[in-house]
Amino acid sequence: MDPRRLLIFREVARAGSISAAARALGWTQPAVSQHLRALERETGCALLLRGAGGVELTEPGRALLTRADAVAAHLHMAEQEMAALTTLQRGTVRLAAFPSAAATLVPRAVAGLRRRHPDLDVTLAEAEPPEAVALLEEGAVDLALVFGYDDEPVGPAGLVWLPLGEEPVHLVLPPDHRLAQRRAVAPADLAEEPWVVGCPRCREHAVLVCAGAGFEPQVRHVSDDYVVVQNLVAVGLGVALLPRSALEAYRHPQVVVRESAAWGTRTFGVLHREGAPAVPATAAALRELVGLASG
Amino acid sequence: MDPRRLLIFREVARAGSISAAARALGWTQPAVSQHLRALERETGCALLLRGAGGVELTEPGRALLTRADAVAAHLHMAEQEMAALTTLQRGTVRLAAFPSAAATLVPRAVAGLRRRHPDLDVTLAEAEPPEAVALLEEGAVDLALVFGYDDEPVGPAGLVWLPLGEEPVHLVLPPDHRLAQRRAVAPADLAEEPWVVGCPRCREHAVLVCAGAGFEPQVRHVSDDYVVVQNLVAVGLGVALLPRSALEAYRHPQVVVRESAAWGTRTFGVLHREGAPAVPATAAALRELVGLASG
DNA sequence: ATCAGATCAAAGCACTGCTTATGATCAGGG
DNA sequence: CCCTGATCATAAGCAGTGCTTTGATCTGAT
Repeated sequence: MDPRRLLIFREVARAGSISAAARALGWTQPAVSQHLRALERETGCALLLRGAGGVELTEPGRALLTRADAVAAHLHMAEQEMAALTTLQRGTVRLAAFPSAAATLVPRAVAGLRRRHPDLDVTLAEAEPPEAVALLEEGAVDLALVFGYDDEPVGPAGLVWLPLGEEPVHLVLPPDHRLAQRRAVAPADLAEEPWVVGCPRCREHAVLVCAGAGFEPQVRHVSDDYVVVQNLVAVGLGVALLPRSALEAYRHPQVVVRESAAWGTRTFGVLHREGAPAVPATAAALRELVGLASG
Repeated sequence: MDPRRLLIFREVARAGSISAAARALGWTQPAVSQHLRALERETGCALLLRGAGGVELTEPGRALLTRADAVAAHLHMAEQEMAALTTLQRGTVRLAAFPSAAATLVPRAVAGLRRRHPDLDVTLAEAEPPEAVALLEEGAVDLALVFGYDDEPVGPAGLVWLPLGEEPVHLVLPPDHRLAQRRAVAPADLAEEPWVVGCPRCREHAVLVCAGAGFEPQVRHVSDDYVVVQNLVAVGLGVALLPRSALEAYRHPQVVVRESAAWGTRTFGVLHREGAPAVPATAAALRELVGLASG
């Protein structure tokens, strides 16, 4: 049964005559008449009795009108919902972000988003880049904030990479460390030090930096929690490399931070599935993140 | 929002890919693709993310799918109901009938109808022809069993008259009446008798018959209930004319009935609104009545 | 009696909408 | 590593749906 004909029939029932319904629909009378004829042919019974002065529903017609009303109601609700979603009066954005972004960039972005669009919901999953990509691929999140050290972390096919910025990596030393007094510290100075490293990609970066200075770091402790890392360093258990955002999110009062281009930089940005920004809520979140990173 | 597109979208969501939906619908892939594009243009947001290996719903898509399912469900129920109504597994026929038909023809017709179509409902309103026509015109009944004495009781425009038969009118005399012994009784013999008459049209008929014999009847009692009429006659309060069906429905054990062409005949049949037999249940009832009257 | 309203019917044309053809991208297998 | 087969989109063309136009009938009201 053609649902459009059902709605035309509903309009006829509402208007009380075929002509009136045609006027309401902006059509001519025969157009509506033909649709009704087709509907009656489909259903196999008369839906309305035609007479001068209008039209009157039969029993099947009354039964069908009930259904037509239900269909029209759901259609109307669908339109309302779609309108709410496109005007950002409703919707959910699901984010995944690596820990230091989850502590710095994301809260600011969420705050801005809620200010502009109070009815949007945001959910956040903290995840290191590989897991974030996995969440993205399985459709568990809409946007994934990820980072990469040297090459950009472009994921598998179907994912779009949008760089947001670059941040320096800093050296973190214990407060009473022998190098803490030195004005400049080079990678080669740390060949004999015990190391505290983070997630696999961060560890890989540390190894690469050390390899550039001709040695392999002695990894003593592993933690992807930058608070844990700084506490380990603070009590003298090793040295560490941490990106600026991690130190921005939490700065242990006693550790010594040394800045140098030698420690490299880290690129961070958003990953999303192709076409995802066509969802208004996702696009709004994306705009918010881009605005924060650039502005 | 075009409801057909909604259903196409639903099929795509169900099938998991545009191509699969196109196969299910018996169309080509671009046809479905174009509909989806149009739907997304209408709603203003992406409903699904296209990827190799199929398609995945976005948040608006999931919301819309819920509505699409509801629309499809109501559409399906509508089809089921229409099928039930056309196959007479459901439906109601509302009858109006004059008293003696309500006591004879209609019960037989209803019995036959219920035997053939046990799920049909029948309602009956007893009404003399003028009220029956009124019920028909105001849409309170589907079929009206009416009678007429001389001219056929064709009602106002828009009503169709279907004659079912003709029945003789008989003279009803008290058991101890002076004429009860006579072999032949003519209208002129009753010039001095008191009369018991029925409904306005029946009374009019009696008056016409008497006028043909040159006198005006002395109407003493009026009742459109043929049981009452016969009881009045039985105790000698007057003579009466009753149609055969009234005497068939109830025959007072003591009254004397005399048959003669002089008492005239009565035509009875069904009136219905134009197009009413296009409703299956109405048509079935009509067939039943015609079958009973002719067979 | 005429007019205004309703209806149906037939014929014509325009536009929607499906098909065909093509190209791009991605996953899996030899 | 390339090839095959799957997905998608886009563009162009044609056909058929479906709307309009026109004309006629009928009812009810002025």
